[in-house]
Amino acid sequence: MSTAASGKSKRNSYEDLVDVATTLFSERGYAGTTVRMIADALGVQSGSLYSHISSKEEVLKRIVLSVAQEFLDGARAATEGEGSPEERLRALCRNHLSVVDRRQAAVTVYYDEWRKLDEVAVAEITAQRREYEQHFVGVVEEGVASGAFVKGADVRMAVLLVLSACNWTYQWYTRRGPMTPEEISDSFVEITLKGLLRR
Amino acid sequence: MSTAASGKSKRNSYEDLVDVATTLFSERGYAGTTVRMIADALGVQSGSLYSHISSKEEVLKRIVLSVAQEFLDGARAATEGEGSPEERLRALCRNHLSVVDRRQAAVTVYYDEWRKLDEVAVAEITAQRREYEQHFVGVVEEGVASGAFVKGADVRMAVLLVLSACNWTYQWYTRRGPMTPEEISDSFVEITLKGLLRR
DNA sequence: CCTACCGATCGGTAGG
DNA sequence: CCTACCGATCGGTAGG
Repeated sequence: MSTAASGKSKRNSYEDLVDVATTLFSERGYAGTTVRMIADALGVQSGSLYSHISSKEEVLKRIVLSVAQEFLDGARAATEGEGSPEERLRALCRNHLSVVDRRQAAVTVYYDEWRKLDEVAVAEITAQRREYEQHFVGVVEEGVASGAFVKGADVRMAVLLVLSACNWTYQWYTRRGPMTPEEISDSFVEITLKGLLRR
Repeated sequence: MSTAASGKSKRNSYEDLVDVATTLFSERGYAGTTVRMIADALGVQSGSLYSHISSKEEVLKRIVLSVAQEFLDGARAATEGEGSPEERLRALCRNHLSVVDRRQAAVTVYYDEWRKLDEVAVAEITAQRREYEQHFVGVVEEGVASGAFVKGADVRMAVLLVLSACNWTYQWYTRRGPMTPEEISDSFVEITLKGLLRR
């Protein structure tokens, strides 16, 4: 968003800096991106960045934590309302694809680089990922308990199947594709459920 | 495999070097691993590596191409025999999990770093990935054509679901887990098929 | 495989 | 935000 991603730009805010870093990190990796590349893309000298940031790693942390928070906030919203297990599972997957769609570059950085943060941040992200997965597990267990899903279904594996498909979308999803984020997530849920729904 | 991964070791072959680099690349990323780290792990000076290799990138290329080849060889073997579409799909997924199991660190390097190779290598890997996916698509299309799988099934999405789950396993699979590679892949196929099989 | 070293570049700082 | 620069480290080489 915001201003240019190459050549020179005018007003440079912290947000512009994070946007540019997000694009570069997603394309070249965190370790493969230098602070000079970020400065070049903003049209400033590399030393000038340090009036906005204290370190390169701080920028990575900001990107990763914001994505993790966005995934989690959406998952909480998807499961807190009423609705059948089937509807909630659909909402969870729709949220996931929505985040991937809206924040594609940041999501790539999140998946590829979160393990490279310091151990405090890694512990925080790990806890958030666990809660995120638990929203899926809870919904499927509910469906099994209510009798809507087949008894004896391997809940963990069913969740792993649909959640893996969601997690993997950042590798191939593009807005120029033939399907909308909703169509993709609904399709994943439908195929998974036809194996889980009692018949 | 081979010799030590830390401290000093004795005989150092090209294989040892690649093994050590594979472990380090998988843990710290390619750009985050220095040739001195590789040399330290082998117990030699960094300059000494260059009697075995011509560049750091050559080592990455070797790792990535060998994994891509192993995935593809297994997929060809899984689809060339007789067997129903269901059996072949199971064989494809079993092969995938088998490679992840046997070559875990190398597989991690493959997924995380293949895009960082030069464009010739990226083109080669892209073609191999396309063929790999086509083995899955072919098997599912066969199942739909023969009437074993539901008509009107979205073949692309069903393949994407099960293949994404396979692709994602490198992120969480460990030998210390409760399930074998066969159990995991069979479970993925079963859940996917119960949504595809005519009933 | 070692010693010794190279030019380039890294993230980051000082002082305007 | 710039100029000027820092110590450290990078991948790689020469010549044993």
